Amino acid sequence: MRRATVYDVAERAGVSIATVSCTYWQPSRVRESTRLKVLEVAKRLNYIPSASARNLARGRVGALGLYSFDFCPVRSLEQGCEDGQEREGETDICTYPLYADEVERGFQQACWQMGQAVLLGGSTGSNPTRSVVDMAGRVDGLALLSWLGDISTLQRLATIMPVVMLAQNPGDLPVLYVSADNYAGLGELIDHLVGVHGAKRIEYVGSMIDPEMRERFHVIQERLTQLGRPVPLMPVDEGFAAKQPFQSVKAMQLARDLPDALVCENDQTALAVINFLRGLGTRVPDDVMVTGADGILAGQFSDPTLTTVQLPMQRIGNIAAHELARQEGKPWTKTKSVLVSEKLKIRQSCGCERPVIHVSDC
Amino acid sequence: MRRATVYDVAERAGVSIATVSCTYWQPSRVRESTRLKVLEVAKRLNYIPSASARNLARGRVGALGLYSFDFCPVRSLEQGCEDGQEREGETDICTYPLYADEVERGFQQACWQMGQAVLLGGSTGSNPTRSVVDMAGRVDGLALLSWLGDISTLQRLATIMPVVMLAQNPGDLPVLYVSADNYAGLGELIDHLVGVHGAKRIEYVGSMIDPEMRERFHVIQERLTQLGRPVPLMPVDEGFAAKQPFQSVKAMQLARDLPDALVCENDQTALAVINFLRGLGTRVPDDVMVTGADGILAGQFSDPTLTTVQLPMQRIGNIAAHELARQEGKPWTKTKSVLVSEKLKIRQSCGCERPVIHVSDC
DNA sequence: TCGGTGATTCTAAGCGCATAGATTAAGATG
DNA sequence: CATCTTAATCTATGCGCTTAGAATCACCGA
Repeated sequence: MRRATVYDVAERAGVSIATVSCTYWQPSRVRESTRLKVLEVAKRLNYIPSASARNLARGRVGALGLYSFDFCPVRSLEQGCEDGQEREGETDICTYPLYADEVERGFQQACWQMGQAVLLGGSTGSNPTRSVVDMAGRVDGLALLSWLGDISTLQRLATIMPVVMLAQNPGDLPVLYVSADNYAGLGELIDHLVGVHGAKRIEYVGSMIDPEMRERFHVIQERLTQLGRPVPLMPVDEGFAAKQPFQSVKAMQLARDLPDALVCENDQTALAVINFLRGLGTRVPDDVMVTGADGILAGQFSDPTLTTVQLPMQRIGNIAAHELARQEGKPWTKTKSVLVSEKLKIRQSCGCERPVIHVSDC
Repeated sequence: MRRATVYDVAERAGVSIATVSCTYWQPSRVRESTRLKVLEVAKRLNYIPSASARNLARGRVGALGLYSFDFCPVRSLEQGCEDGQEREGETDICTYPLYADEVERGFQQACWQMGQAVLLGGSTGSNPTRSVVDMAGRVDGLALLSWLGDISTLQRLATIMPVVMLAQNPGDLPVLYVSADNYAGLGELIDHLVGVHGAKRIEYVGSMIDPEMRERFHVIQERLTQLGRPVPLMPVDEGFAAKQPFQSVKAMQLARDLPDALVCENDQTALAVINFLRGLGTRVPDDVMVTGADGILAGQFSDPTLTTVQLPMQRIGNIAAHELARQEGKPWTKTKSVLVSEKLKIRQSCGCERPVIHVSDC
């Protein structure tokens, strides 16, 4: 049994398809009695308008897309459950929720509020270009969370529809850049470590591949320069994703030459470093301070709790959606940016007191 | 400047639109040289195929939808941030992530894996029927997490496309019901309370409005009957969402007549009860055992940690997506169901020992 | 050179809907 | 009753793409 279309409804209601269409989109143009008649028939025939047809005719889709790196397989593999099967032990708060999930939340919320549909996409591992292009065909605007594909694809997309890059510097692509103001947040963090805890030597742990991470490092260098403290020339180690992580940290630990503080590229790395050091018999913050960046949930519940710079990820997602909707399908013609401010979260891993947490305060 | 279409590409490449289309979908039918030519022109013109047009022509959309109740406004309001603005204090683990987020995760993962687009929707507050119908027009199949609208709408949808209801009993609608096996999980929980902790009197806290919650209560009654223990005839109180929650619990506490255990409809209620009792000077599990159901993340980090029955929500979302995809747009003709097994999580709130948790074990 | 045979390409017909503009109906006015 | 005005409805076209089947091409052996 075929799905009912406007034609079916029109025929049964004794009107033309134009009238049926108007019944939905310009009700004021059709007489009350016919309107009711049409609606009655539509309901009786289980008529559901085809969005594809509508969008095609209108030239607008009414949906926004969020493309984010596919963390799921990583998470799943780590936990030995390829097919989304349940984990054996407890949920690992270190891999979920992450900042990407917060962004998604804000994006989704904004879209719903504006009556836009939300399309979620991500690299299926094989071909990011293919999947992002497919997605682009389905939406009026696209937000990208961690684009690891080539720039030329973005260039193409940004030419024909509004694209926003989240927490990832777009260079000079004609897109909207929504991110956190690394300068203020990390600056505050360094001030805290130096001013309150008297840190003399501060080292950085993190990769220099990601431009965003690179920027973080540079901000730290800059601030330390301003404060007249020793400035690290390079990160001492890569992040938690390295094959053999933290070998330099280990060497320093063995040589009893740890710095006063290890500032990490993000929270996951910070938590991994803390754990790594614990394995070597070094305690945080007693022997060395460790800080992160992002503000993932795990940092509130780790031991020690994690001093970090919190990125307003939900807000970032929210802004992205609103700005995309405002463009109504029209691409930006030059680079624009919106920076939101970060917030310093002072917790235990820098040596400050444990804040009181009421988990049961629902 | 208009967006490029097949016509533009065809013209510039000196072929017909059919050849352009075949280049993408039946590459074997077009000669290598023309294929390359077409692709080159397409790239040069920034050609992105319109999904609307493709879907219309094909009669299939290539997207699956997940409709879930919109928790966001609730969460936001609770935290005083209407527009997704950042919270002042720490993230409240009791409102995020919840089971809905886990479902979403599993659903999304499965869709990406299958190359299906994911459409996320939810009640925008005003009109659930309108929003779910709009969504239905955009997808080949629909999963519903907490449908609070009317049944007749579902009836309509289920007639023309595959619909799955998640953790919500569909009655006799021709849909797929994917949920957890309350019998086994809650049964185990009761066995534990009675067998290990020697509980004599057990009361239930939760609403009877939601059929799923009602079922939970009945399962408990049944098990207690089997064990020959006193069977509660009614819940003593509604859940955490009530206006004046836990008044009966309060009365029992004042009368020094608390039961041995309070089994709650879900984790959020359990955590709220624990907190409520703490305010009255009653300690859990010393004075009374309290248990939950769902297995939200907060239960792992509360004090005491929460004994609960964990629903494999990610798995449920995953299954839903796979089953929907298998239908290829064809609705189910009668009620079907897939039940996955729950897992008892024994933690502190029933009096058992604290399990060791390694938050930093990333 | 000619018929035959795949390989390649094209023609043509929709898919279901929105909407501009034409047409008709229904009142209103003189 | 003729004319004008407004309300209601319809006709006709196109949105960008897929695909069945027709047409054409390239190349074979006889």
